[in-house]
Amino acid sequence: MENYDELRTLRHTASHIMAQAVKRLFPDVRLAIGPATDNGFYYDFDTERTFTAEDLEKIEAEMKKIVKENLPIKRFELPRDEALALVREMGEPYKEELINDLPEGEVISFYQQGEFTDLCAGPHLRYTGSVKAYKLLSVTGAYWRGSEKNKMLKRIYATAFKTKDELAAHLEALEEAKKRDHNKLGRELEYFTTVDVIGQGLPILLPKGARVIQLLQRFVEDEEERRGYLLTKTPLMAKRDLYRISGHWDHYLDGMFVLGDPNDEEKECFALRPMTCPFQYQVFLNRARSYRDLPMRFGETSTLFRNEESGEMHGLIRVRQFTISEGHIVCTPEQLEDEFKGCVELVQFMMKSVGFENDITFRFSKWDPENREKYIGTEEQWAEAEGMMEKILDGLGINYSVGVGEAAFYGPKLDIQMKNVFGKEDTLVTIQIDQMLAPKFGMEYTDRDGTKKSPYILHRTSLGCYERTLALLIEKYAGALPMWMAPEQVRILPITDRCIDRAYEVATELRAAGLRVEVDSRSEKIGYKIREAQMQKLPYMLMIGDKEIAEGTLSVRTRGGQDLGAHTLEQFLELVKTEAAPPRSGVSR
RNA sequence: GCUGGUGUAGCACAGUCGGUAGUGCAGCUGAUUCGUAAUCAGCAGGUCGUGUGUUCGAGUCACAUCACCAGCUCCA
Repeated sequence: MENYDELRTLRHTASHIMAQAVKRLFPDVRLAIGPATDNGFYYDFDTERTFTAEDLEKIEAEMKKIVKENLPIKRFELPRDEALALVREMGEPYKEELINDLPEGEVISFYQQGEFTDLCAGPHLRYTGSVKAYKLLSVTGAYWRGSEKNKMLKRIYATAFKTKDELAAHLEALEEAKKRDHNKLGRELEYFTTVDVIGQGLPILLPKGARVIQLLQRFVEDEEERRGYLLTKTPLMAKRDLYRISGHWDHYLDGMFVLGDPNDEEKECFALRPMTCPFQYQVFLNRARSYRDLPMRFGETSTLFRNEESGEMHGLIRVRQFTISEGHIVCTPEQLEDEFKGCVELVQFMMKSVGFENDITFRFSKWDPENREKYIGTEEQWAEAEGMMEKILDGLGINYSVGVGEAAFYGPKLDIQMKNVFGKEDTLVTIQIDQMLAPKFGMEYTDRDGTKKSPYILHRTSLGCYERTLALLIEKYAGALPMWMAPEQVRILPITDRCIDRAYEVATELRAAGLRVEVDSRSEKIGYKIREAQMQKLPYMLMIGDKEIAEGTLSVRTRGGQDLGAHTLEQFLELVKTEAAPPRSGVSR
């Protein structure tokens, strides 16, 4: 941890050096903030100027000078009024705002290096000469204080390390990460593509991508079936009336694709569904329910539509139409804890099955009491739902962070987060407790004592949205997906054209055994065919030449380049039997 | 939506000062029948993202628009 703090101090100091360089070169910029981040640092500037690549070079050169000057970095504190006077004199309105927002009694400190002074809590290194390895990376926009209502500032991202070697290694790792980027690799390997005429956030799943998603879907649906889930298939759109009941019309209208004029009450108006909840509730509402029916676990491979803002879309990670392993569990208050645990257990099994178990983190997403218009329900209801979730999470011994203001509008969430190859985090899976929507829809059950009661609802996914999961799988495995979900598991490579007939025979037999097999029948050299198969990250290559035909064998090679030698067809099937089959938890209920 | 960047053949790229579009790989055809990362020869492939404008003339300049990328904001 000490190392971590040292690195942050170094980077924070580097950010001051960068700000000083910017001030020297462009005196009219005003300073906002410049913190260290997990991988580097940035500084936000207010200026009309657009920083160009050449500007970045100039700034870096100026930073070099400041480092060479080896200026001592001095800390001093000022009382509030003097601090305000100082930043006003410096002409730094953002700093003024920061000081005004500091709580009463807080120490107001500044750091000075040469002619440059910055409001800052510190800590910092003692001399600018200590910052030896840094690199400016990019210029982007960022709202002042992270609010889109505020002015957009210019942010320069950079990074710094203790040594030049570490910096070089980091930059190298960034380049490597780019090679795994699903948005590049997924297109190269033909998992998906996009097309201008279809539109933003609407990727085309090519045959390989479609196959992987189908395999994942089957895997999830089969596992859920064994765990007592009831399959539903509900419409992709509904009249606005449905969303009025659920609250989506009031809280989520901007996120929906509306068919018709939402303001014309005389004419019918539909919307594509952004969530499955209100549809699946209708299954529960199909007839009167008793406590004997509960819990009811509904599952659906559900396609959803969300009208994301134009800048939000990203490859397969953020799209406007996606398909999710959606489900709702309707249960009694007494069953809630067990059902919640069952959801967590299912998710943990799913994560382990696809190999994500060490890559995920848990986030307990709570509401923000300061932002009431975003949520429905009363303070008491939120306290109750969040209290229950907290108790369950602590009971399970789950390590989680807390996200204030990250809840759904109807209830708190347990979000399972995963970072992409560039370290950007997204929610993969979510489990939510909801006590608000059942009464809105008139959902109730008759209890033992004959009274009508309002059930609890768990909203949950197993594997999350398939597009996003596919993206993270491609990145995690650099395109070399595990055998059981590989769109093409085996490629047969005939060594000469004489062997093509046999190759097709073998392919037919392997397909009959359930494997996904293709034959490379081109008249190319074997090395060439192997190279192609390896670039496509296929799990297995089977070579068939005159020798193999004579012996009745296949020469097996793995995608790692390992030569496993001659196998009979039966031996090969035995070899891959386990890894070719989707995992099963063995849980049933 | 906002800030910035990018858009030339399926992919990676070149295209000078505005003068009418090229290379490599992939593809196709033919030859080769090959044993573990690239056989040889030939052919074809482009409204230069789209539109409008400036110009005798636009891949190149201007404006608009669409898509993609990075980041912000927002979310699975």
